[in-house]
Amino acid sequence: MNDLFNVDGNIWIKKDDRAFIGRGRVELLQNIQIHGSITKAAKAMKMSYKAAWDSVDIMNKLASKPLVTKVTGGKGGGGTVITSHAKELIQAYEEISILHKNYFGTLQNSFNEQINDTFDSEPTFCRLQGTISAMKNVDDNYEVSIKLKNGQTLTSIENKKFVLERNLQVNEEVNFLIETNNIVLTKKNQKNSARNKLCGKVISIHNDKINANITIDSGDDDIIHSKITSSSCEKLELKEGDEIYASFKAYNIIIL
Amino acid sequence: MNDLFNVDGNIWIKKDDRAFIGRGRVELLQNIQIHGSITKAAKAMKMSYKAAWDSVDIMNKLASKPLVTKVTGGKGGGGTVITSHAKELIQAYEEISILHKNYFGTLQNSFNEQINDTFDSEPTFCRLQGTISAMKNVDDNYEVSIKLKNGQTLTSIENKKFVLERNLQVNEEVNFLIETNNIVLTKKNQKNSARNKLCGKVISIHNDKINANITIDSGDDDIIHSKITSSSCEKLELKEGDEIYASFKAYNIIIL
DNA sequence: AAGCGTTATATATTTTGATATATTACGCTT
DNA sequence: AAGCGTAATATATCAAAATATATAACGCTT
Repeated sequence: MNDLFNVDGNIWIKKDDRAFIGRGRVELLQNIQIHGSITKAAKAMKMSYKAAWDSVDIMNKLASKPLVTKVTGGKGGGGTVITSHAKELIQAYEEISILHKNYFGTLQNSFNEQINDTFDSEPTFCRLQGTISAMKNVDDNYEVSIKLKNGQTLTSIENKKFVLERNLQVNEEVNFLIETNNIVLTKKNQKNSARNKLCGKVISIHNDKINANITIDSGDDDIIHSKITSSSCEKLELKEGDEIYASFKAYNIIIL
Repeated sequence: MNDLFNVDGNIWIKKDDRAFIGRGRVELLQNIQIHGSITKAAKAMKMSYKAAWDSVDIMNKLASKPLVTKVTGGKGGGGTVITSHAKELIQAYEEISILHKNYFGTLQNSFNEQINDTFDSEPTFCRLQGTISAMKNVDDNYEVSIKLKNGQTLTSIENKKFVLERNLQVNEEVNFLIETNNIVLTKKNQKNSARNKLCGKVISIHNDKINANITIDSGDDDIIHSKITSSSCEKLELKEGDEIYASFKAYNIIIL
């Protein structure tokens, strides 16, 4: 029996380590844009005037460029208008908000797969293990070499901050993930810009008429999964037993 | 002048549309595992006993398998032990939590790039525009064809739920994103499992000794960026003006 | 000069959430 | 049978957050 879990979450932007904008404040700014005043915006979203005023005040004090221009008194008693900078912030927030929500699908699949081993979807991530054989610091990045049991070595580019916080060390055994839809397959050993290429044998093909999940054995229990479209599967004329090359970028290795 | 914004966020798991586990409850379960009782776990994390008991009660009532086994009275007055199912849930939560946090880096770069056009990093996403030329529903997915201004057509696999909520329509103009590190480059038109392949000319190479950002013009203002390692850049012997093929999977197109 | 709808600010009240306190039940130990 | 530390439950208290209320200042309109 399968439990279905859903992933939900929030996202917000900080500046100088303090909360700057989140969903609520973006909505407030949007309402100010529509209604032309803090009072009306607060009413429209059933927020108290004080809360709205305080929010605007915090944002304005935190931002290096003003987000609103306020007029007290005058025609109609005054009003508040958001600046073009505020519009840019709203747009950027909305975009990362979509990306964030979109990513929940990936996380949700991964979670459900782990809890229900009978879950009927194909794996979202390849789960691999290896030993760090070298680490080279260049500016803000580390080039980390990971040696698999099967002898092949992979390269991952990691953020310096992550390497230090995680305290990665040479000879450490690490678990890492690669998203199955970041793995590109080729039948021949072709030159491409992906930093890593593993050679293996196709051991299973699950083709459901639109997506195909290819499972590859690259030796010593190092199993690679790749999610490709059915049309790509046919284009490559993949068959079980085929020799295959799995390419993926150094940026797509996620060390746990 | 550059403002530096940070992205922060939360994530939690829902079941039957109700909050099931989040960071706090995971920590509570971990403390119960360590200390052997709700009382001690609550004290250890400075939580009131009632709050801890209520949390455990909610989780247990929501889960289909018990998360804890509780003993009242007996040796030492009883105690509480977490089940193996709870341990699985904790592990799965920790993993998606790492993935989630990891993704913030991408979102943060994208946000900062958009707000500060003088931001010194290379683009995280390619921003493209096209017109939906066809949509084909297969089971839970839609195969969406997007025609670019330059005449080339791309294919995106989208979730059915997304297509309906977003109300995507044929002939609609859409903006979409592709992560620059999901774009693989080849010098020749080689067969691979990536559903999409755009042909273009290399118009710039920014190589900073570990990462290289390749900008490609595929015609009519359709600009593609690809982030590759410097070593891959050298392996491919890329030069400005080269004809180049940019491959990416149908799963890596994010429609806004 | 009076009226208006707004920003701006302070204070009072309400609501909410969390914590603290108290009590009972439990079953083993001594 | 008394003692123990726990779970289980209810009630009381406290703290924080949000809202409501009140008041002044502002500058245009009439």
